[in-house]
Amino acid sequence: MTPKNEEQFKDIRDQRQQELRRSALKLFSQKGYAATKVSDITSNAKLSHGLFYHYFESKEDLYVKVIRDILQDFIKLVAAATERNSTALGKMEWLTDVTHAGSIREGVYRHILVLQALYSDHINEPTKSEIVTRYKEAVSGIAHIIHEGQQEGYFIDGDPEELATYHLSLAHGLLIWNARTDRPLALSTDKVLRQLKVNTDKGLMNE
Amino acid sequence: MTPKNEEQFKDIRDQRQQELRRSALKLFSQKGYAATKVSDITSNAKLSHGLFYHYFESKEDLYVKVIRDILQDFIKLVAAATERNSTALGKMEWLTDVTHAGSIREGVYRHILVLQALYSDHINEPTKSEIVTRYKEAVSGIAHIIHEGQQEGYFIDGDPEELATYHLSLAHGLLIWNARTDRPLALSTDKVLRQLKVNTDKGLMNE
DNA sequence: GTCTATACGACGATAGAC
DNA sequence: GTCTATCGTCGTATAGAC
Repeated sequence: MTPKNEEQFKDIRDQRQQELRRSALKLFSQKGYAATKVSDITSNAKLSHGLFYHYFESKEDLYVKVIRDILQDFIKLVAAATERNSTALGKMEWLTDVTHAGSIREGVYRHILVLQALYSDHINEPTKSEIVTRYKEAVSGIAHIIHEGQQEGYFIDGDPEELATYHLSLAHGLLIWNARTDRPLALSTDKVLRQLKVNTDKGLMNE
Repeated sequence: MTPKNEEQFKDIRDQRQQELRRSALKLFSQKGYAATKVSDITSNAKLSHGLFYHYFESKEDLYVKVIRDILQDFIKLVAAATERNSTALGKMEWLTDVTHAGSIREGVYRHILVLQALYSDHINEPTKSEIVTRYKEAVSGIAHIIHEGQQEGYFIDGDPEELATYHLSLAHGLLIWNARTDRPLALSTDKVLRQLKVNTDKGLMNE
């Protein structure tokens, strides 16, 4: 019971928490909330079933935390793009790149998970509203970059929030479809951003 | 046991089948497969729980049939657009309109349901492949219209299949997002088709 | 902090009466 | 063809030993 030990315990607890969250993110997004058993999560994290409830109140509790994590990460990503030392176009290119980078499927899974959450009946309405609010934060961040780009002359006119929504819709729609087909489209940042740029390259799709 | 009676029985059976399919479509897409109970489906169709198994082998059996129904409907819709007596642009406008028409949420739910099916572990791999194949049929139909539009000079250059995928991704992404937000974007056919048209209206988004 | 064993409820599926 | 009653299983959550 020395301070030293308490600290160690806390470290272990934090580490286990993170492991369970990671496992849950992976499994929820692959199989959906209802189809994922608590024992799936614990076995993936190499813990016993019973121990789960020392770390989370319930399966639903963990679910909501995972959704929040995803959105938090995305908001941070947009913030990182905003703070980059480049033009607005460069920022959008970077953001689009990293969204599609790594294991492509991971991004897809996360996106689907958020959508599922919005339509799930395992989550109460206030929490859903919170999710929508956080998503809108991300949209606003992107809208801000687009606004910059408009002033630089790179991007087409129009309400930045609306353009941001269009951009996200296209990017995510492509992500979802791409992850499923055997021969993915050669998804290029240029093509996704094409809809935003002012017309100088109408033949771009042929590249 | 007269022929007359047999016919009546068949009619009743068909009608119940359809009712159950409709209920299932609604519930699966709103709540997901796992979260939808067989009793939910039957009570929505105003039948008893036990009777369900006179019409379908299992819950999973019905699930696959519902997914097939959705895709079949969509393929028919694309075919109907193709056969319309208008320019390719007119066909795409019509298709986009009807996709977003009616109860908007209905379209969203269907789309999400197909996506969920592709990632579900309640469906075996051959069936998933079949789903992808059917989806590609629809994409090919749209690609055909786009090809027409390119020759008419309405649409930008590029691989039609790829453009069709982009179009669907954007349309569905918007649909999903729009259904959730309280104040939906005034989703206009023009805006969705903007990415396909040759550049003559870069300020369209401001309308 | 970790585990095994178990209580308890929910749901898919079946049986059998009408 | 339709219903109610019931079985069997699975999964969440808890209890209690180490």
